[in-house]
Amino acid sequence: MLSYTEENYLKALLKLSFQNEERPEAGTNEMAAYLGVKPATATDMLKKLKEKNLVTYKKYGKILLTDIGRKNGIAILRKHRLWETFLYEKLDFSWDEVHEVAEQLEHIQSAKLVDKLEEFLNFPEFDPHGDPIPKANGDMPAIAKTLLSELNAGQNCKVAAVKDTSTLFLQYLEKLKITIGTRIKVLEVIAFDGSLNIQIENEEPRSVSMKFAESLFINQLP
Amino acid sequence: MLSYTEENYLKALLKLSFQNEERPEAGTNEMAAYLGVKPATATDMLKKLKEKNLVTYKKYGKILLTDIGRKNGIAILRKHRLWETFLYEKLDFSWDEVHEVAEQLEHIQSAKLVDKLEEFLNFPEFDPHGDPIPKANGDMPAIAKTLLSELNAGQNCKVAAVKDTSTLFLQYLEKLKITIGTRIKVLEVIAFDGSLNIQIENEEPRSVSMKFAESLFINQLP
DNA sequence: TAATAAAGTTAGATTAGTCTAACAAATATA
DNA sequence: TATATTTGTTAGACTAATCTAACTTTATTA
Ligand SMILES: [Mn+2]
Ligand SMILES: [Mn+2]
Ligand SMILES: [Mn+2]
Ligand SMILES: [Mn+2]
Repeated sequence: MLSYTEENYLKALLKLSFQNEERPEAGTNEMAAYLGVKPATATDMLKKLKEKNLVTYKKYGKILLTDIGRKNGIAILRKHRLWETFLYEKLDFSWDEVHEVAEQLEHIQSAKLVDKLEEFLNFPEFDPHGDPIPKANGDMPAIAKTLLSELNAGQNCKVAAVKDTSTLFLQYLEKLKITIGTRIKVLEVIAFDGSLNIQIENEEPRSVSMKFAESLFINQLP
Repeated sequence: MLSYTEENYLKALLKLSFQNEERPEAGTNEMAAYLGVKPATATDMLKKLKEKNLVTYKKYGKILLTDIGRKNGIAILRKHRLWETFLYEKLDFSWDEVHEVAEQLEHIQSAKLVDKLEEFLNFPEFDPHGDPIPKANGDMPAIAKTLLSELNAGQNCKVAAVKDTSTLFLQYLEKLKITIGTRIKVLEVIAFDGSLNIQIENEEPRSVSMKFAESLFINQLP
């Protein structure tokens, strides 16, 4: 049985491993920063996780999830994203409110609960932020990797997921009437500062910053 | 902010106070037994709860919730029973499975979540065991207090709530096709051992023990 | 009422998770 | 390569929640 805290460390390591998939290891400081604890604390926990065979790591070396560690991390992520979907779909939470509560709900221990919840939600593939929801067996749809900022003038796309999940960004998206699935056409790329002129669905054209365009994952349309 | 553990103590004290309403105080050992900890542990926690103005108590004296303590205890109980209802109504849990998971869910911190959940469930008055669900303001429907064992031959009633919520009893009730709201007619009271002959809805008459009859709260019918 | 039993408290220890401050190793840089 | 910087570890302390064992107070009963 894993503690609440151990679960958070495993999920953090998993998320960090997604951040650059070619080198899925993490460092102690990186991990500590991600979790909002001091490096000394992370080192201690690492020893415990290693003892339990959830990570491989040696002193001053990089941290890597074992298969068991990864499996557990994915289970937490699955719960997190299913709960976010529940809050969003069934309880009318907005997409900037779901994360905080799901951080708590993801630790509820009950295999039956997770699977029944998934069924109740009709086996959703993606959470409200467009992130893929792992299946009970650990399978997970591929993650969209193309950013809006990578498109050229004239190209069309659909919003796949948000890279930045901060409240500020999510609320800005709402204001712009952008949500997962929204169609966007790139009208012009401004070389000077990387900003874009875009058309959101059939709205009036408007300009967005490079920072904005680098925070949205999209799927290209023909 | 209350810790997970403090919340459990407050809910325990509240439940104990329901157990005899004329004298709503509890003792240290009673409380420890209820929570499955040692008396020494309960004493320590009591000091902390007193420090936080959640209980009144002095050394070797009885424990009583303050208004704040009571308010907090009721909030936990509200969450517990709403979650039980959710699990039962929406996720097809059986009534002997809901309690364990609700014990965890009741500690999720989010005012919005509780209220939205209540709305989603259509403002239920009672949980799957027939226990009243406190409203957001702390109001609570009256608790049924009459036991099946208090009826005489010829009287009719409806099952209001279960007094015993053990898996063994709940599963036995299922087998007998008894649930909250089921109509029962007392056909005969056996003076020898307090057992009853009863008719459940329109089923064949059958006999139940005194222990059984003392575990069901009912509302009398004319 | 005096002895016994029950109820409740205290002291001291343990475990999980965290911190600060000092130190050590690895990496980058001049 | 020598030094400086970054990264990571250790030692020692703290808090919350728990325990056991010994002790004290209150209640029961002979
Ligand atoms: Mn989230
Ligand atoms: Mn999400
Ligand atoms: Mn319950
Ligand atoms: Mn209940």
